[in-house]
Amino acid sequence: MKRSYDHNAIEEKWTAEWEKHPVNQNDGSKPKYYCLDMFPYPSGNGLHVGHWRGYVISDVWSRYKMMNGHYVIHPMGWDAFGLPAENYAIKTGKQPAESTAENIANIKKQIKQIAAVYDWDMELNTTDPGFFRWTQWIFEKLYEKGLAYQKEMPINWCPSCKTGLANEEVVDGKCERCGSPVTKKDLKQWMLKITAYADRLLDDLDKLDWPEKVKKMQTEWIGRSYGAEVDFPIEGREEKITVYTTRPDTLFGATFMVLAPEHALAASLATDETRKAVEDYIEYAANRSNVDRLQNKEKTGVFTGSYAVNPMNGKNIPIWLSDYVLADYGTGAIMCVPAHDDRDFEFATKFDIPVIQVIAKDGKEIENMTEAYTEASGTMINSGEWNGMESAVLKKEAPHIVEKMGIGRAKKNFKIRDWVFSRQRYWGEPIPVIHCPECGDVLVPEEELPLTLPEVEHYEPTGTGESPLAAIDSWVNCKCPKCGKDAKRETNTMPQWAGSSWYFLRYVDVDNDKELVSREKADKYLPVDMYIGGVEHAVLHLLYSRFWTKFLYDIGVIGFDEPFKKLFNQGMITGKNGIKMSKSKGNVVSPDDLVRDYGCDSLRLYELFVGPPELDSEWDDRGIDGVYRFLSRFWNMVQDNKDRDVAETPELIRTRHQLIDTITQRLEAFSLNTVVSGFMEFNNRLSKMEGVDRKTLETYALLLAPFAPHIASEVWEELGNKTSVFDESWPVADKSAIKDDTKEIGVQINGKVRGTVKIAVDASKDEAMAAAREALADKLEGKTAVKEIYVPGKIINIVIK
RNA sequence: GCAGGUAUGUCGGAAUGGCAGACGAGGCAGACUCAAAAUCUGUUGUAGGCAACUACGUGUGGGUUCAAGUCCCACUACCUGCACCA
Repeated sequence: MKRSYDHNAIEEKWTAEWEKHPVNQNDGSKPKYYCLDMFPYPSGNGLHVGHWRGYVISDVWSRYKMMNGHYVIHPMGWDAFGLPAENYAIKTGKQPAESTAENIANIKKQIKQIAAVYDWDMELNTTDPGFFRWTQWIFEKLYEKGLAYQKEMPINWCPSCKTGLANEEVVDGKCERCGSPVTKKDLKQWMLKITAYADRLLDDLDKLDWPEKVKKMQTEWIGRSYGAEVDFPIEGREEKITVYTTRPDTLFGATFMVLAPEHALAASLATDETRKAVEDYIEYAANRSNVDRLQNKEKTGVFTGSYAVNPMNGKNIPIWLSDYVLADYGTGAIMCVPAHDDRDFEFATKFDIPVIQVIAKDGKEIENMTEAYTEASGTMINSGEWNGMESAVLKKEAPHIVEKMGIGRAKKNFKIRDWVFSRQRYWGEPIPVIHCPECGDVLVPEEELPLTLPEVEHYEPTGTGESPLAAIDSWVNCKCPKCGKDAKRETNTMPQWAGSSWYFLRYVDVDNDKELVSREKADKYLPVDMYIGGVEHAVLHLLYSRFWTKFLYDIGVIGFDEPFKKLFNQGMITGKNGIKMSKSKGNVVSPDDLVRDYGCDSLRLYELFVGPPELDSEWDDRGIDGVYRFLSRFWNMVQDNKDRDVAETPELIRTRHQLIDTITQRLEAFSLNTVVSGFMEFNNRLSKMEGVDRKTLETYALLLAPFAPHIASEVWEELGNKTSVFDESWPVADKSAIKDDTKEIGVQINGKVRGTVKIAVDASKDEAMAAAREALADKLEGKTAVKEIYVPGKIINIVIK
């Protein structure tokens, strides 16, 4: 009996079936494959079609791995702490715990529409005390190892979010979340010593199968450089000023020195004549905003009135202050070589400071220098005993030379700073520390974890730099676990990145109340083989997770030190003209109506068909008609052939193996958009044939299963199979059966196609040329061929004069 | 400024150096229908021609090659990231 394609009925049927009999079972014998999505934060806005894309990609890949004999770990959870969740609660006038739970329920319902093979027994939620107990535990371990510490310092402060931010959360001087200009605020902060892992975080990138773009971004963020620290005596004083330089080869060219206005010695270097100007400048710099500093790079500065001594040649050089020198990089002071550094050159020109060239350019000294010569190539000049050396060689040796001379030492520096880890907000993991007037900082005893948030009426941010928790006396006041005397709790909470820095470890042992993950399960099921998500986490989440994974490896919790072997960044789905989908732009496309009207299978296919998965794609609703029509035609083809018992022909066998080969190759190459067009192509080809045999239809259904699981399952069943498609193995193409016997190939004259011939693919050159000459007889009339090229199965080219 | 990415019909996009535009959307024409929708068939890069056909055509300008969207050199535009890190 023929049936028409009723996507709703089919999808309801299989949803119920999979609810009862999940297809992804761990029978203990199969090798594991861990395919992970970046877990969402449960926003109140729900999912749009852009969110679907990554989940569809990871599900296709998971199902493909299942059919290749793997037990696939494919979990889903909720990153529910943090600013967005709290802001949403404030906006709707609810408790964060309440609104978060509602949002999770809502998003879970929407995610289920995707029909991905998530293992819901592994579901986790970062705000669940059973989960964040271990987030707090990791913090305590970090503290015990000296990797969590407190520091009073000016930190990045978002006046709109009313909280401190990590460096990674500041983009162009603005808050990564809300876009407000970030200011500085002096606060005592918890810091995590990510800098202690800088070398490993950088070096281990080589081990990872990640997009080069992301590796590069992390490399630049960590920003390692090699150079030297050199000590410059101060004329007439005991102290020395240490500078960091990557170009110690240019030491003889240092004609002045610049200190950051925040440098400890800055004010004290002023003389009576310069004191007023120096103090004014220090104040000016302190009040200058980040944004202004980033946008307006015109050099400003003031001469302190003091001089340093260049330790190489004993010459006095003036000491200046300028905010182009950063206080928290290197030593906060630099030696300036205007001849060989653009910024120093600009400064020297503006303030009329001498320029001494120490590297010959093209073998000579430049007359009337108009820009710095920044290459480390050329012979040293004006450099005393270093004259005649090659600067490239000297650049490497100079750190050791200054070390021997006792005026400096080799030094490596990083751009990455320690991670500002406290937030002055309510909705986060409380930092499990108690401040005791007697004992100092004491960790909340491990057996008392989790330390949960108090239930409160008001949790809005205070804006004063104090967490709202500070106002809750009943929570703040406690007894010191060490001495039992009155003490106070730490009131800052952890940033939203805390839970996501390790959640992927927890999925495989989600109910463990003894350990964050058992070592046995970690060894068996971790790490993540494939991680799929947006590129927006290139330095934030992905750097923090690598840091925590390395730490947990170091303390023996897990046996690997990189969390994600392979990373795939899917492109963003945008609205018309590449505009990001957002509620305020009014261009959000919800999947709900599309699922109802076209079905889950159609939407899944269209998410892939819309463009190459790694590139951004503009959403166009009309396109989904195309994939729906395709599925209907496939369905009809099955209906037309299923009861006919069509015999296999050589052509059908060949087509079937070509189909397997095409789909598998494109899938392996992650070219998912062309997988879908491949299915369409073969559907068109098969429908033009006299009939399609059962084996070919079955093969088609198996190949389609990871992409459109419902219709594939239904067809598989209709063809008389009792098993699940996902218990079948992925078809293997017989390469020898793929080849066509004859093929139509193009015939060119002088590289331009002038006709075609149909010849055997293994035809000899003579046969091929004979056929070509015959086909193009009229055009070759009276011409002499000077060269004949024949590439079997591809092309014939006849070159004539 | 530095680094990376992208550029192909009306649109989304295909093309291991080998017939550019697969596949789809949209358009046009036709079939079915009282009619419309749906469906099916044909057609659809540009210019010229009744036609067979011819010329041109993958951001721009050069080059390598029998043959270039693809390789090399030099540019342009847009996007992303970083940006006074000494």
